[in-house]
Amino acid sequence: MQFGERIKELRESKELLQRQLAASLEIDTPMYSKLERGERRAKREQVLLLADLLDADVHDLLTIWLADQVYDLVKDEEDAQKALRVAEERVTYKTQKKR
Amino acid sequence: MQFGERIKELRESKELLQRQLAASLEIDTPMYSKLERGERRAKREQVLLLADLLDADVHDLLTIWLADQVYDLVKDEEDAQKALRVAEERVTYKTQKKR
DNA sequence: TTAAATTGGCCAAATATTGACAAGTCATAA
DNA sequence: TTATGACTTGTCAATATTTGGCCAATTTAA
Repeated sequence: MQFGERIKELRESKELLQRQLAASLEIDTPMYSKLERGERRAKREQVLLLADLLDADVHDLLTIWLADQVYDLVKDEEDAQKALRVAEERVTYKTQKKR
Repeated sequence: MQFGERIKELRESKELLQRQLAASLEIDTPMYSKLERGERRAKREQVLLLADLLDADVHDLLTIWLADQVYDLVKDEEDAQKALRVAEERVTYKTQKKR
Protein backbone atom coordinates (compact mmCIF):
# COMPACT_ATOMS: atom_id res chain seq x y z
CA MET A 1 0.00 0.00 0.00
CA GLN A 2 1.44 3.28 -1.09
CA PHE A 3 0.88 6.67 0.42
CA GLY A 4 -1.38 7.90 -2.35
CA GLU A 5 -3.63 4.87 -2.29
CA ARG A 6 -3.83 5.12 1.47
CA ILE A 7 -4.99 8.72 1.62
CA LYS A 8 -7.41 8.09 -1.19
CA GLU A 9 -8.89 5.22 0.76
CA LEU A 10 -9.15 7.32 3.88
CA ARG A 11 -10.63 10.24 2.00
CA GLU A 12 -13.27 8.08 0.41
CA SER A 13 -14.18 6.41 3.65
CA LYS A 14 -14.81 9.86 5.07
CA GLU A 15 -16.65 10.87 1.93
CA LEU A 16 -14.55 13.91 1.33
CA LEU A 17 -13.82 15.42 -2.06
CA GLN A 18 -10.34 16.06 -3.37
CA ARG A 19 -11.06 19.74 -3.53
CA GLN A 20 -11.89 19.85 0.14
CA LEU A 21 -8.60 18.34 1.16
CA ALA A 22 -6.81 20.41 -1.44
CA ALA A 23 -8.25 23.54 0.12
CA SER A 24 -7.13 22.46 3.57
CA LEU A 25 -3.64 21.82 2.29
CA GLU A 26 -3.69 25.10 0.37
CA ILE A 27 -2.87 23.49 -2.94
CA ASP A 28 -5.05 23.19 -6.01
CA THR A 29 -7.10 20.14 -6.85
CA PRO A 30 -4.88 18.87 -9.67
CA MET A 31 -1.96 18.92 -7.29
CA TYR A 32 -3.89 16.99 -4.69
CA SER A 33 -4.91 14.50 -7.34
CA LYS A 34 -1.26 13.98 -8.12
CA LEU A 35 -0.51 13.24 -4.50
CA GLU A 36 -3.08 10.48 -4.47
CA ARG A 37 -1.75 8.99 -7.66
CA GLY A 38 1.83 9.22 -6.45
CA GLU A 39 2.77 11.46 -9.32
CA ARG A 40 3.97 14.06 -6.88
CA ARG A 41 5.30 13.56 -3.40
CA ALA A 42 3.62 15.19 -0.43
CA LYS A 43 5.70 17.37 1.82
CA ARG A 44 6.25 16.11 5.32
CA GLU A 45 4.16 18.95 6.67
CA GLN A 46 1.30 17.95 4.39
CA VAL A 47 1.46 14.42 5.70
CA LEU A 48 0.97 15.72 9.21
CA LEU A 49 -1.97 17.80 8.11
CA LEU A 50 -3.51 14.91 6.22
CA ALA A 51 -3.22 12.61 9.20
CA ASP A 52 -5.14 15.16 11.18
CA LEU A 53 -7.77 15.83 8.53
CA LEU A 54 -8.32 12.15 7.87
CA ASP A 55 -8.18 11.01 11.51
CA ALA A 56 -5.34 8.72 10.63
CA ASP A 57 -2.37 7.69 12.71
CA VAL A 58 0.45 10.11 11.96
CA HIS A 59 3.11 7.47 12.33
CA ASP A 60 1.37 5.09 9.98
CA LEU A 61 1.13 7.75 7.34
CA LEU A 62 4.67 8.95 7.86
CA THR A 63 5.89 5.39 7.63
CA ILE A 64 4.43 4.68 4.23
CA TRP A 65 5.28 8.16 3.04
CA LEU A 66 8.91 7.53 3.95
CA ALA A 67 8.80 4.00 2.59
CA ASP A 68 7.66 5.39 -0.76
CA GLN A 69 10.70 7.57 -0.91
CA VAL A 70 13.06 4.84 0.12
CA TYR A 71 11.59 2.48 -2.40
CA ASP A 72 11.88 5.07 -5.11
CA LEU A 73 15.52 5.51 -4.30
CA VAL A 74 16.45 1.85 -4.47
CA LYS A 75 13.93 0.25 -6.78
CA ASP A 76 16.15 0.06 -9.84
CA GLU A 77 19.21 -1.19 -8.01
CA GLU A 78 20.29 -4.75 -8.00
CA ASP A 79 21.80 -4.24 -4.57
CA ALA A 80 18.69 -2.69 -3.10
CA GLN A 81 18.07 -5.34 -0.49
CA LYS A 82 21.60 -5.36 0.80
CA ALA A 83 21.64 -1.59 0.94
CA LEU A 84 18.42 -1.50 2.90
CA ARG A 85 19.82 -3.93 5.42
CA VAL A 86 22.96 -1.89 5.83
CA ALA A 87 20.90 1.26 6.31
CA GLU A 88 18.71 -0.54 8.81
CA GLU A 89 21.70 -1.58 10.86
CA ARG A 90 22.88 1.99 10.97
CA VAL A 91 19.51 3.18 12.15
CA THR A 92 19.47 0.49 14.79
CA TYR A 93 22.90 1.44 15.95
CA LYS A 94 21.99 5.10 16.07
CA THR A 95 18.88 4.36 18.08
CA GLN A 96 20.72 2.26 20.63
CA LYS A 97 23.32 4.92 21.19
CA LYS A 98 22.68 7.20 24.08
CA ARG A 99 22.86 10.83 23.23
CA MET B 1 31.44 1.88 7.12
CA GLN B 2 30.39 4.65 4.83
CA PHE B 3 31.19 5.03 1.17
CA GLY B 4 33.74 7.80 1.68
CA GLU B 5 35.66 5.96 4.34
CA ARG B 6 35.67 2.87 2.19
CA ILE B 7 37.16 4.47 -0.89
CA LYS B 8 39.69 6.28 1.24
CA GLU B 9 40.76 2.99 2.75
CA LEU B 10 41.02 1.40 -0.66
CA ARG B 11 42.89 4.32 -2.10
CA GLU B 12 45.40 4.30 0.73
CA SER B 13 45.94 0.60 0.49
CA LYS B 14 46.84 1.09 -3.13
CA GLU B 15 48.95 4.10 -2.26
CA LEU B 16 47.18 6.38 -4.63
CA LEU B 17 46.82 10.11 -4.18
CA GLN B 18 43.51 11.94 -4.24
CA ARG B 19 44.62 13.90 -7.24
CA GLN B 20 45.23 10.73 -9.22
CA LEU B 21 41.75 9.43 -8.64
CA ALA B 22 40.33 12.89 -9.14
CA ALA B 23 41.97 13.03 -12.53
CA SER B 24 40.55 9.64 -13.49
CA LEU B 25 37.10 10.78 -12.46
CA GLU B 26 37.61 14.09 -14.24
CA ILE B 27 36.82 16.17 -11.21
CA ASP B 28 39.14 18.39 -9.23
CA THR B 29 40.93 17.31 -6.10
CA PRO B 30 38.82 19.27 -3.65
CA MET B 31 35.77 17.60 -5.10
CA TYR B 32 37.29 14.19 -4.72
CA SER B 33 38.21 15.00 -1.16
CA LYS B 34 34.59 15.82 -0.52
CA LEU B 35 33.52 12.45 -1.81
CA GLU B 36 35.80 10.74 0.68
CA ARG B 37 34.50 12.83 3.51
CA GLY B 38 30.90 12.29 2.52
CA GLU B 39 30.38 16.00 2.06
CA ARG B 40 29.31 15.38 -1.52
CA ARG B 41 27.70 12.30 -2.96
CA ALA B 42 29.36 10.44 -5.80
CA LYS B 43 27.37 9.85 -8.93
CA ARG B 44 26.51 6.27 -9.71
CA GLU B 45 28.77 6.37 -12.71
CA GLN B 46 31.65 7.51 -10.52
CA VAL B 47 31.07 4.58 -8.20
CA LEU B 48 31.49 2.21 -11.12
CA LEU B 49 34.67 3.92 -12.16
CA LEU B 50 36.03 3.88 -8.64
CA ALA B 51 35.34 0.19 -8.24
CA ASP B 52 37.37 -0.37 -11.34
CA LEU B 53 40.21 1.95 -10.39
CA LEU B 54 40.43 0.55 -6.88
CA ASP B 55 39.96 -3.10 -7.82
CA ALA B 56 36.99 -3.25 -5.56
CA ASP B 57 33.82 -5.23 -5.90
CA VAL B 58 31.29 -3.07 -7.73
CA HIS B 59 28.36 -4.46 -5.79
CA ASP B 60 30.00 -3.85 -2.46
CA LEU B 61 30.66 -0.26 -3.35
CA LEU B 62 27.23 0.27 -4.83
CA THR B 63 25.68 -1.24 -1.74
CA ILE B 64 27.27 1.15 0.69
CA TRP B 65 26.82 4.04 -1.70
CA LEU B 66 23.11 3.29 -1.83
CA ALA B 67 22.94 2.66 1.90
CA ASP B 68 24.42 6.10 2.51
CA GLN B 69 21.62 7.66 0.55
CA VAL B 70 18.93 5.63 2.22
CA TYR B 71 20.31 6.43 5.63
CA ASP B 72 20.43 10.10 4.78
CA LEU B 73 16.82 9.99 3.78
CA VAL B 74 15.52 8.38 6.94
CA LYS B 75 18.00 9.29 9.63
CA ASP B 76 15.94 12.02 11.27
CA GLU B 77 12.68 10.13 11.20
CA GLU B 78 11.24 8.42 14.19
CA ASP B 79 9.59 5.90 11.88
CA ALA B 80 12.77 5.12 9.98
CA GLN B 81 12.97 1.46 10.94
CA LYS B 82 9.40 0.71 10.08
CA ALA B 83 9.72 2.52 6.78
CA LEU B 84 12.82 0.57 5.88
CA ARG B 85 11.06 -2.68 6.59
CA VAL B 86 8.11 -1.68 4.44
CA ALA B 87 10.44 -0.70 1.63
CA GLU B 88 12.29 -3.97 2.01
CA GLU B 89 9.10 -5.94 1.68
CA ARG B 90 8.28 -4.10 -1.50
CA VAL B 91 11.68 -4.85 -2.95
CA THR B 92 11.30 -8.47 -1.99
CA TYR B 93 7.92 -8.65 -3.60
CA LYS B 94 9.17 -6.98 -6.74
CA THR B 95 12.10 -9.37 -6.96
CA GLN B 96 9.93 -12.45 -6.56
CA LYS B 97 7.60 -11.35 -9.26
CA LYS B 98 8.36 -12.73 -12.66
CA ARG B 99 8.66 -10.11 -15.33
C1' DT C 1 60.20 25.94 7.08
C1' DT C 2 58.95 24.19 2.63
C1' DA C 3 56.25 21.39 -0.51
C1' DA C 4 52.68 18.36 -1.19
C1' DA C 5 48.28 16.82 0.14
C1' DT C 6 44.01 17.66 1.88
C1' DT C 7 40.13 20.47 3.42
C1' DG C 8 36.70 24.38 3.63
C1' DG C 9 34.07 28.12 1.67
C1' DC C 10 31.94 30.35 -1.91
C1' DC C 11 29.90 31.04 -6.43
C1' DA C 12 27.73 30.12 -10.89
C1' DA C 13 25.86 26.62 -13.92
C1' DA C 14 23.12 22.75 -14.42
C1' DT C 15 19.23 19.96 -12.69
C1' DA C 16 15.28 18.80 -10.29
C1' DT C 17 11.08 20.02 -7.82
C1' DT C 18 7.23 22.75 -7.14
C1' DG C 19 2.77 24.65 -7.86
C1' DA C 20 -0.45 26.98 -10.90
C1' DC C 21 -3.16 26.97 -14.84
C1' DA C 22 -5.72 25.40 -18.94
C1' DA C 23 -7.71 21.81 -21.04
C1' DG C 24 -8.94 17.19 -21.00
C1' DT C 25 -11.75 12.79 -19.67
C1' DC C 26 -15.45 10.43 -17.44
C1' DA C 27 -19.77 9.71 -15.30
C1' DT C 28 -24.22 11.26 -14.23
C1' DA C 29 -28.20 14.27 -14.47
C1' DA C 30 -31.38 17.22 -16.77
C1' DT D 1 -28.14 16.06 -26.34
C1' DT D 2 -26.18 19.43 -23.11
C1' DA D 3 -24.66 20.57 -18.61
C1' DT D 4 -22.38 19.77 -14.41
C1' DG D 5 -19.19 18.05 -11.04
C1' DA D 6 -15.16 15.23 -9.94
C1' DC D 7 -11.01 14.11 -11.23
C1' DT D 8 -6.84 13.81 -14.44
C1' DT D 9 -3.26 15.28 -17.73
C1' DG D 10 0.15 18.31 -19.82
C1' DT D 11 2.79 22.28 -19.77
C1' DC D 12 5.07 26.19 -17.94
C1' DA D 13 7.65 29.32 -15.04
C1' DA D 14 9.39 29.99 -10.49
C1' DT D 15 12.04 28.03 -6.98
C1' DA D 16 15.13 25.06 -4.74
C1' DT D 17 18.80 21.79 -4.77
C1' DT D 18 22.87 19.79 -6.59
C1' DT D 19 27.01 20.02 -9.00
C1' DG D 20 31.64 21.22 -9.91
C1' DG D 21 35.26 24.62 -10.20
C1' DC D 22 38.17 27.86 -8.02
C1' DC D 23 40.70 29.99 -4.33
C1' DA D 24 42.42 30.09 0.07
C1' DA D 25 43.34 27.80 4.40
C1' DT D 26 45.01 24.02 6.88
C1' DT D 27 47.42 19.81 7.77
C1' DT D 28 51.11 16.51 7.02
C1' DA D 29 55.72 14.86 5.92
C1' DA D 30 60.32 15.66 5.16
